[in-house]
Amino acid sequence: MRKEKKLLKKETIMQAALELFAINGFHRTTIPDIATKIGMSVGNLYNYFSSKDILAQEIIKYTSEVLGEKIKEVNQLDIGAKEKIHKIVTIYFETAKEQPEMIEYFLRVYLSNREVFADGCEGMVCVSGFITEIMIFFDDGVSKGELRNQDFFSAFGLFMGYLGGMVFLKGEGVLPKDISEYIDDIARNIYYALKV
Amino acid sequence: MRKEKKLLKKETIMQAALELFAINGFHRTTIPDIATKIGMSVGNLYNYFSSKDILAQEIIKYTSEVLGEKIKEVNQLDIGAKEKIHKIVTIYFETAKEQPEMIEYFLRVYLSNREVFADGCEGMVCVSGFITEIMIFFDDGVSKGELRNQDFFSAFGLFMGYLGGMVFLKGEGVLPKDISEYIDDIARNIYYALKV
Amino acid sequence: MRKEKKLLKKETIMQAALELFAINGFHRTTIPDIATKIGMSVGNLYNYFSSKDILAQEIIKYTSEVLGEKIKEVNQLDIGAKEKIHKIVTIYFETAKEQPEMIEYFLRVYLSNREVFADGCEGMVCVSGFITEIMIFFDDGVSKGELRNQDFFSAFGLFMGYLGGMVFLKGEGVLPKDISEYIDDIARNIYYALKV
Amino acid sequence: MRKEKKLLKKETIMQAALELFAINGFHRTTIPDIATKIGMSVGNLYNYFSSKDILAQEIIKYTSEVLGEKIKEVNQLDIGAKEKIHKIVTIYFETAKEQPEMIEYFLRVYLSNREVFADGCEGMVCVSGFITEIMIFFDDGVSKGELRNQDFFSAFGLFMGYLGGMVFLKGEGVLPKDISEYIDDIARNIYYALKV
DNA sequence: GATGAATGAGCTTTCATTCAT
DNA sequence: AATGAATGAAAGCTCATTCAT
Repeated sequence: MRKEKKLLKKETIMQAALELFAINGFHRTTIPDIATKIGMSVGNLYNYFSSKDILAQEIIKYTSEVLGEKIKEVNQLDIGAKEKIHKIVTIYFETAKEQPEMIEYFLRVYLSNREVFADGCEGMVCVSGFITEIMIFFDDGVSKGELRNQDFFSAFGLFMGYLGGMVFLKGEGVLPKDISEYIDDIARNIYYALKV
Repeated sequence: MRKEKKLLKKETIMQAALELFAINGFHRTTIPDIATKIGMSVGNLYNYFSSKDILAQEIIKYTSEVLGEKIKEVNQLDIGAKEKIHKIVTIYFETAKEQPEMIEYFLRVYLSNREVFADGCEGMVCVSGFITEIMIFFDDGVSKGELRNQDFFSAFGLFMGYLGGMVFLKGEGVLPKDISEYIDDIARNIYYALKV
Repeated sequence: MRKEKKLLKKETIMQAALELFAINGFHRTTIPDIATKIGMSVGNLYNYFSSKDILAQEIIKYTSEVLGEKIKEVNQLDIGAKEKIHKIVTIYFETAKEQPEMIEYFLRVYLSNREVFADGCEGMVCVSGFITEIMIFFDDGVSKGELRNQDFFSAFGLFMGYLGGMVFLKGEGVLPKDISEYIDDIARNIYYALKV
Repeated sequence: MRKEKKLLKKETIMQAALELFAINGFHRTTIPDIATKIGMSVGNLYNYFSSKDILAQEIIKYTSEVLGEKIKEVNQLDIGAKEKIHKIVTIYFETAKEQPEMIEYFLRVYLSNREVFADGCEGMVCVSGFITEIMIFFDDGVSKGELRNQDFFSAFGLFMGYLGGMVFLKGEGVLPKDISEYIDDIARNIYYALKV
């Protein structure tokens, strides 16, 4: 009971911080900003997260798991690689539309402030939730003869970079069309890039 | 004469700032850090760049032009789209190896600190040097019937995101092989994604 | 019965606080630190001591009495001043060895944080347990014609300062020999300083 | 010229900090307190001392040298150990009267906040200016056959502890007479303690 | 052009104390 | 008696920028 309550509060804090970090950047967001947003005192926030860096790290883990969970559902479907790619792209862009903070957080905070993640998120342990599912998707496609067998990171970089890049362009306001209208093209491009 | 001297000094400052920003991040690099690195006084640095933000903006413009220049040379060659892609990927990764600050700057500074570039680099004007050349490459390929005709940003996001993503993975130290060994695979993937 | 239990708990708290204050200093020791050390809640601790300052004051009183008690035993012996001095010095250094927190507390907490003891320990009321016994020893020696008759504080400063100083030097790690090897010299010095 | 000015300012800061630390204690004195006292900005103070701890350390070095210098003059006189002791005690108490911060600083800051001096003042390097002169006085007296040959620290602890203890008692307001009236007694006591 | 001392708002973090449960 | 989440003032320190020289 107690534990649940504490966990709930941690999530409240993470959600608030996630949004502020995503919108204003990590360094421009202050702890008081976060505390104020959820009507909590600064001191109390430190009862839940021992530092700003730790907070950022726990957010990326959490976010990565949420995103991974969604992709997991796709992996479990009995459909071809082509359809899977389409679904993953759709999920990604839908998330970027409905919870833009989440995707923005990857770009603006995790990707950019490596010092913050240096101690505690070495390698890519804090985003393993997301990576693992992409890896499963890829290995699956390869073993079924649908995708060309190549170094995983060549494929992963394509996914992560391409989708991230599109969201970045959206954020910059340079995309002439709504991001959802790019889904078909992008899914197609990725499929053709990876298929045997 | 005077002007040239002034320009030279500006470049010295930009190069020093570029390296520091790329390695330590924008917010962790101080103006005194930059001044010290080149044996110049803080006050004098302000005679060349009126603010830290302006400095960051001029660097991205400069960098984007240097990179664009290199791609321009590829565009002027009389070779097919497939070869061009291979050359562009090679250029990108070579730059990432020889002048990693340059590529890192895109990822760690430009991509991440939008507030800094909000006033002065709206849209993507500060990276037009680079974008323009990618655009020329793409339009050329399309008009020659080598590349499929699609929204430019679908193609641009692929290029920029994919290559940027790979350099990021390199920076994280998770790539099992040297980045240059990925060139063939990646060039192939991009070509298959874009070709008709 | 109730009272005894309460007293016992107060002593537990005081002992824990004494050690922490002595080792880490008054300002570097937090109330949560003390509470944690004895598995008690912060709030409950305040049921026993109404403030951190009050706690520090009660500790010095307690410690002073324990030390005074030991000296009292010496005072009750039927031996000369010279022997008594030797015994007191021995007691002091033995305590410094076996319960270093106790002596350290005098030096690091009581002597140093006067603001803490300003309200409640004016003059030297909180250390009267110790002072009184030194005073008895001194008056006794004078009245028996063994010690020179001089202002008590000249003698007390010698005792307290000299012994405290030696423990400080021990704490600094600058003493070439074990502190117990200094007993003879120091007892001798004090005796010669005070005798008629 | 520049250097002199900078040195002068450093001394101004140290003097102000010395007084505040001595009166209010190290932890109760804030950097803004010090800055305000001399009409300087907080930020600028950090141009002279990189941290509060460093400031405290430089003060103790400085103070120790000033005090050592005074004792040096006594050491150079052609007088007996008895007179020298009297002069040293006099100097100490005069300093305690005219510049009480200086002596108080030893007691309240240096002696008490070991953490502050842990890195940079190991052993007693930061007070060597003072110790060295006491050592010279002692060795001199021994070699001239005036003082008993014993471990230096037995003698040094007597000096430092006794004098420090008296100043502490003065500070506590428990001394019935003015501190200067204790000089003869104390000098006598020390002499008898140390003589052959 | 060049210097670097000076400014001061702003940051992250700490901690004695309270109080609803 | 006991808990520990909550408070919020305050601390040490940083750094972009200015300006007298």
